[in-house]
Amino acid sequence: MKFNDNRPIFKQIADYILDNVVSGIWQEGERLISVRELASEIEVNPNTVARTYAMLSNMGIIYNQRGIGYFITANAQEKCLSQLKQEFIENELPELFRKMNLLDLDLEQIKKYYDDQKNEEK
Amino acid sequence: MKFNDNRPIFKQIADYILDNVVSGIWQEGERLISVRELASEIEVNPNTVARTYAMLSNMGIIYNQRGIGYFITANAQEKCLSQLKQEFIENELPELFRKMNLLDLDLEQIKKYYDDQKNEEK
Amino acid sequence: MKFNDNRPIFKQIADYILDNVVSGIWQEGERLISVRELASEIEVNPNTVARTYAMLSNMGIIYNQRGIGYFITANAQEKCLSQLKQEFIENELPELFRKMNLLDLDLEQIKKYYDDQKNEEK
Amino acid sequence: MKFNDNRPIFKQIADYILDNVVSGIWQEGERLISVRELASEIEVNPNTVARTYAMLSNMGIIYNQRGIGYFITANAQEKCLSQLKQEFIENELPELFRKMNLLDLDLEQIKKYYDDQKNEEK
DNA sequence: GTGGTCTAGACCACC
DNA sequence: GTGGTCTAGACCACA
Repeated sequence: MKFNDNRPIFKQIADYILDNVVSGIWQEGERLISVRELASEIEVNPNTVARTYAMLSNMGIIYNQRGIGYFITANAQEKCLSQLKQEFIENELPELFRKMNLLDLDLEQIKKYYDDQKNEEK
Repeated sequence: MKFNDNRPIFKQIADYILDNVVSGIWQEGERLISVRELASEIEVNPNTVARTYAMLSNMGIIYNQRGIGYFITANAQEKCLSQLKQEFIENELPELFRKMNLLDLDLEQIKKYYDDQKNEEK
Repeated sequence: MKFNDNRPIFKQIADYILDNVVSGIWQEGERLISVRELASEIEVNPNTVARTYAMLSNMGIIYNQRGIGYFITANAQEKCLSQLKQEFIENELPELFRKMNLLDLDLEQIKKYYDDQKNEEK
Repeated sequence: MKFNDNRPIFKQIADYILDNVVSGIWQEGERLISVRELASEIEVNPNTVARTYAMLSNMGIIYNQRGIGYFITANAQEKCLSQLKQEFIENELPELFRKMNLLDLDLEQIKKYYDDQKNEEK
């Protein structure tokens, strides 16, 4: 796991977890690896991981069983998806459209780039 | 001008200026209003405006004539446009597609939101 | 038995036992089921149950006969009741009143919620 | 400010702030003293205060103006009140009733204690 | 000056 | 073993 960009590490960790939940790789009821383990694995301070877990717990994506660890909540996938979707639509799309407008790009061109990328993936 | 979102204020000011340059509203050679004037107008710390001007100056969009003020450089519009476009395509589009994929959104849906927003603006 | 809330599990178990003692369901001299049995029954670590028993033992509510098991002490009911009552009046009531005051609630409203709950239980 | 009980310090600080907001002593728009100031005043690590502020910000009771400080949000009082009330009714009242039932106390007796306390305050 | 993030290391309650 | 809290001290971006 690399921390390239300038976003906070604890959020990047959260995104990694959310990705796995949304894509269904991690199922509800599964136990996350412990704070300390993950911390040493990705070479980060345990406090940072703890912060990530606390945040996700707050969001209702994971929950804590005392003395045992964190687990993925029931319906985490849907909760996650709808939450991220809403956030995407409210925050990122307007910015995207503003920029497209400014740069005189339209959806046709975007689509072209999109298809190009899809083909590359194949 | 409101500074609601969590982006740095100086960047929001820069975006406002860039918008005007890219869209051709402000032409090359035009003088920008002074740091202090703009600062008091939008109720912001002058340091913040100064930072914006410094950044744009660094980008080659505006230049400073000591004791007189800031002016829009020659070819500012094209410079600006090509710079922003390249950055947009290289950095933002891949991230956009990744997220669309994750959230199971396609361009049709994006287009719908786009049109909705356009209608709201009318 | 569910351990949803954030109170320590061993205290929740203790509450369950205290309830039975105070209400007279469990009489003095009766034997409690063994640590291991209870643990496997409520799906909890045996250490946790052991801790509960140790605490109750400390409180003088139950006592241990080595090799045989835990038993409810003589006068457990009264001891328990007076102890809990005193603690309740001294520690919890003032806090309750402070909070009612702050939240602008009076006993009438409390009573309403109380009755509502009673009805739900029926 | 004293930190008597065993609840986390950052929550006790939050309660202190919430009390002031709910009771209307602190009005919307008012600026909270800075993290560092409050920390040194109550002799606590700045991180702890920061955590409190972050939590309240998350709850929508206060908000942050970049580089300036934290301010009380509009409608903080109502938001606060309804939030605390709901929490009180859902979490604390059932526990209260359970205990009253167990200890064979009724609202009449509670009322007596309540009135006693009220008289003492006079 | 403001808050935000991160590290290192400690201590605690709980299971 | 688990996570939760706190301290001390550092560095950063921002106004």
